[in-house]
Amino acid sequence: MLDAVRQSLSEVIVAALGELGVEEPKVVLETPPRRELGDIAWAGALPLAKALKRPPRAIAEEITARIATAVQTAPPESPLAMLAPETRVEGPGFCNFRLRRGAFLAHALTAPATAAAEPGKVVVEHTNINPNKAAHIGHLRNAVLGDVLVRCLRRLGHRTEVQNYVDDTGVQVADVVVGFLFLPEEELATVAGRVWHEVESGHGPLRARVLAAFAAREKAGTLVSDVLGEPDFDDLCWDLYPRVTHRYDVDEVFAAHRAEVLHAVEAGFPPDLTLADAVFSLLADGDTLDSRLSTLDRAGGGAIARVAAAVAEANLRCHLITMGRLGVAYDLLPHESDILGRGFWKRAFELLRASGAVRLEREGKNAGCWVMSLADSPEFAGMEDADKILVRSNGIVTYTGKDIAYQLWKLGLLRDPDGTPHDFGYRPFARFAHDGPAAEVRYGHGGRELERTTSNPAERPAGAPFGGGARVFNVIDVRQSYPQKVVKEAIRVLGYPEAAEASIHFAYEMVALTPKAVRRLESTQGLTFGLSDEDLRKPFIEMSGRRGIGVEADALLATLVGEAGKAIAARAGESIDTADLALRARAIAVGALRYQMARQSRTRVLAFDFDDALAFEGDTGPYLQYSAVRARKIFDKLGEKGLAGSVEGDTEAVRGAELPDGLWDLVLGCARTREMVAKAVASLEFSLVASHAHDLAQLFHKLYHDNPVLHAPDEQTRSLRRAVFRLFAAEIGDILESLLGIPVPAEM
RNA sequence: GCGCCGAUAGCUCAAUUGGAUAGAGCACUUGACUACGGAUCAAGAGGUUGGGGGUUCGAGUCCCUCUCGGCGCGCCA
Repeated sequence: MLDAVRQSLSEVIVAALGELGVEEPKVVLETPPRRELGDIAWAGALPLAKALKRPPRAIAEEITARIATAVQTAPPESPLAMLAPETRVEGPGFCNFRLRRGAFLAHALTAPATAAAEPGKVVVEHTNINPNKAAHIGHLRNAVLGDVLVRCLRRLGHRTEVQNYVDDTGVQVADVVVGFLFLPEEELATVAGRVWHEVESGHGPLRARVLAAFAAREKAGTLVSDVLGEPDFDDLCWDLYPRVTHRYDVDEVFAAHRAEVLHAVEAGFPPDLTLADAVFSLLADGDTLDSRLSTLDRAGGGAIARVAAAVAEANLRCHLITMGRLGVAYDLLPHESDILGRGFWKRAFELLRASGAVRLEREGKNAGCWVMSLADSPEFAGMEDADKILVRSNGIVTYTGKDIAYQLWKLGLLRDPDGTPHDFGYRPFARFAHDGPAAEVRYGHGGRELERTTSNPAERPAGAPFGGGARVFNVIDVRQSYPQKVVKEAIRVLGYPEAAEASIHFAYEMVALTPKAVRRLESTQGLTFGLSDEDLRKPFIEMSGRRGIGVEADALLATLVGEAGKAIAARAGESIDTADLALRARAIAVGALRYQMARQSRTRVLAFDFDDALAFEGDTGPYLQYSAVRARKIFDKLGEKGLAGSVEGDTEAVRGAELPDGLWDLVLGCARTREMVAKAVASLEFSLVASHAHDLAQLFHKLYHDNPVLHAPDEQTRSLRRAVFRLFAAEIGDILESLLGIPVPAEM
């Protein structure tokens, strides 16, 4: 309704300005800084003063007079009828308008939350965690921002598809495979034994025990645990990976395995090869693994690639569970192996060559490479070397090259010569349940299906086609800006300037650790990261998977759940049901975490600190959740006393009433949600939605103390307060659960 | 060197994209539950928006410049 009033009002102002001789007037309506000034403001008279050669106040007076007439003569069904007849000119020439409070509230109580469907699909790619170790808090920022973007887009009526890209054939997965196959087996067994206890009690050589446990658990489906705090495969890799990279630095022979494994991974494996068979072939004949590996590899058995696929899939499933705990769901898992296997790059390369966007360098430092020239683009002006290599001199495509192919597909522009879309095959990856907008996403059962890509286009389950977005958002941290620009430029030079503009890099700053947080990690985990005094004097310290410096997402969530549980128990006093407590603790932990990620501007480095993250009071998720719980409690109590009233009754009671300023502030605030969501999407600043929610909660908490409903002095006052809080309860619940993904617990 | 980002209260962050008196939280001081639940509220104190120029009716916001900090600028992904 607020939007409709503003729309009508701006039309009237446009018409009035036209009569004053202003050509193509642009009217921007604002909200006055203080409520006593009014509800809607127009500051446009000020900049017109010079052009019209009149004092701004005189212009404003004339405009308001015309508006007053329009309001008075507006038919009752017109949005203009929501405006109060008096308008004021204040300050140097601000026009301030007021709404008819009772009528506006009555309308807000009964208006359905409609969102007209917008044309064109939007594709959002986020999360994209390398499937070689557990998710850390930096990935949480990515997933939460991406997820909130998706929720806001859907609220605005956009059909939105969520993709989580899986780099399953890269060096980082290969590094973990190197760890399993070549790390000294005592070290490997120590790491693996912490998670796979059967390794400690088994028989035979240690490496064989570890690999056997891997295969047995993969077959049994026990690599991944959905119990928070129980270590599983991604935790094992979190330990293993830094040991591998460290060993690369000190052991040349060991380091040579990296390229061997990567080659083997790229060669792929036969689809019917089981992990157990792969492991068996790697360990067969009692030979030592190291001497057999190159032989096996040359034979093309695919055993190593099979192990890599198992590593990637198990980590991916861990990541899905981690994000599922926060209520983050996906539609599709595009795999890098399928981008290659399905020949995406081959086709994209043909298109790039045909359009002349790439050329083969004959000489110079890039001799033998296929490069894309960026020299003609102003975006890259001033660069010393404005060429980007897409195909290396050894014939292997770079990551950026693959990304161009993938982006073309996302935009629906990757087509075969006959014009048909060059598409993936698809296969179900997991079933999942998502019971409520902020509920935990649970895998393994449920009514929804998550798909993954395959290399076989004949595999095609029923359902909506993927890709082909009219707009594509890539949620990737700001350090990837340069390759993202290259991808965008490639789309442009291929002859799709509109699609290039519709390719949006949602860049956000990285998550780092405060030195205090790093020291706490070292002391609680008994580790030493070997940071210098100089490092520890910095404002923040970058996380590093290679060095093992980071906070695991699950570990943080587990700590939060534990702290929230303690807080609940302390408040509840006597014993409460443990299942109930777990549910509430989860809601509060997720609320605290998601709000912390959403409330900060995306352009600032998030220096993670445990004390900040574990705060439950003040400007935090739980503060917002408490406001929602409190509001609902009012209606519980009213219900017990038979005073709950009804929407219809309250609507009639408030229609002609005058609301005091405080209550009115809350009503108007609730009405501004859609405006804030639209601004957030336009600027990709979801701190706007977070702070909007905070503003509403704060207003409510203030009003709560002075506006008792149950003990209201009279029936009219009660229905007025009840109506306002009814509106708030619905609004805050919706903002928290549907837009921010923050669950509202039954009790706190 | 070139490019991008940041610098706002002691600390962590906002500021509706150029609007009216720069706001929250934490910490600090004081006060409020026989109450619709105190994860709350009321009050106090805390600011030359990094420095300096400029643009205009108006600048934390735009332009120039300087300082400090961070991140990019791979035949890595």
